Amino acid sequence: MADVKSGPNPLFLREEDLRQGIELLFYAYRDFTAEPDAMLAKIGLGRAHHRVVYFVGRYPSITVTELLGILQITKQSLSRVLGDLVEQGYVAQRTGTKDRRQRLLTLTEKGLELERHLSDAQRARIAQAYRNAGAAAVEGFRTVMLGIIDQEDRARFQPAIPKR
Amino acid sequence: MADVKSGPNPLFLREEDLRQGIELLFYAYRDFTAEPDAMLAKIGLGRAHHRVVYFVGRYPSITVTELLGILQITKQSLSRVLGDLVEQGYVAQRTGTKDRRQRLLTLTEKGLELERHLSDAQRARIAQAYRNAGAAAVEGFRTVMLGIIDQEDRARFQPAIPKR
DNA sequence: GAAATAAGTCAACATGGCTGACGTAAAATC
DNA sequence: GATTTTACGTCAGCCATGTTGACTTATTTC
Repeated sequence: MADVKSGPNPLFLREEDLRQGIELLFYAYRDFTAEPDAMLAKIGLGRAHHRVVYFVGRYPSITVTELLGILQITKQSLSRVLGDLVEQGYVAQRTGTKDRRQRLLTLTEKGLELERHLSDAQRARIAQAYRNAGAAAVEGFRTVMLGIIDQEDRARFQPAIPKR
Repeated sequence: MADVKSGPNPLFLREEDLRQGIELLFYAYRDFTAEPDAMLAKIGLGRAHHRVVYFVGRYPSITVTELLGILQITKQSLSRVLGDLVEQGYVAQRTGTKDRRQRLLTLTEKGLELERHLSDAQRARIAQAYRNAGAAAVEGFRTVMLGIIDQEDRARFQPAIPKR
């Protein structure tokens, strides 16, 4: 039987608290993606395109391998959406100078505009939530979210190492 | 151009903070779903099955309409996965007594076991993150996540109204 | 008695994952 | 300098999960 109403355990975490955590993630992600999904549908693109546009915008000149590492999908899956984006002029590719096997990806003006448009809804949602919650809550949010993310990717959120 | 390095605005939120929020959600959800997805793949089920099993476990005797309201998918989509789960003996249906049009859904023993198994990985991840972050951070996490969720579903997280 | 609701069904389609096999160019290694 | 590894791409086919639209049945509500 699911031990739904067990008492507090020595670490202060009740079954119910954990369930709530699971559900917060489910509902937040569901609502967080709904708006961009609706916009994308109008121009014949999907969530996968959004992710690529987002991360190419985030890391200009990112390589295909790096992008695959972030998205955790196969290159065949990426190739489909990336192909669409290049074909439709959202993403530009150029050969790497240091390593000429690499294809460095950047957003075109059109791509930048799409990225801004799509992520605006998400930014607004986050901004609203942050503002209403206050700085201390935001700090707690960051800490917990980082704890949920696999160790390997936590470094992405660390402030750049100051040169000394 | 994306205003990535603009200074703090009067509400303390910088473009960079918002980007970070977006990314925290992306990575957390990606890693949060990876483990159960791998388990599900071994028994020929998918994430959609997990969601149904989860919410039927969460709300025993839930109706199909209520479940659709939570998942925000069409009944045709639900019917496929629900059909699999009933057929394979994870979920039991019985006719509502008050309203005999309804099919009330509950987990069988087998379903309870599956739910526990799948969600254990998620619970462990949350528990770990909560423990490392501390009670205050968890409170902040909850507050921000609630702010991200659409108004309509926030009530699900309110403590049951005490009878007076 | 008529209308609305809960649930199910059939058919067709799109998206975005996957595996497997294979190819090419460039870089790195022996 | 030859071999191996890496980065990237491609073709083909499959699966899971979402969609729309049309229609049915049983039951409840008005």
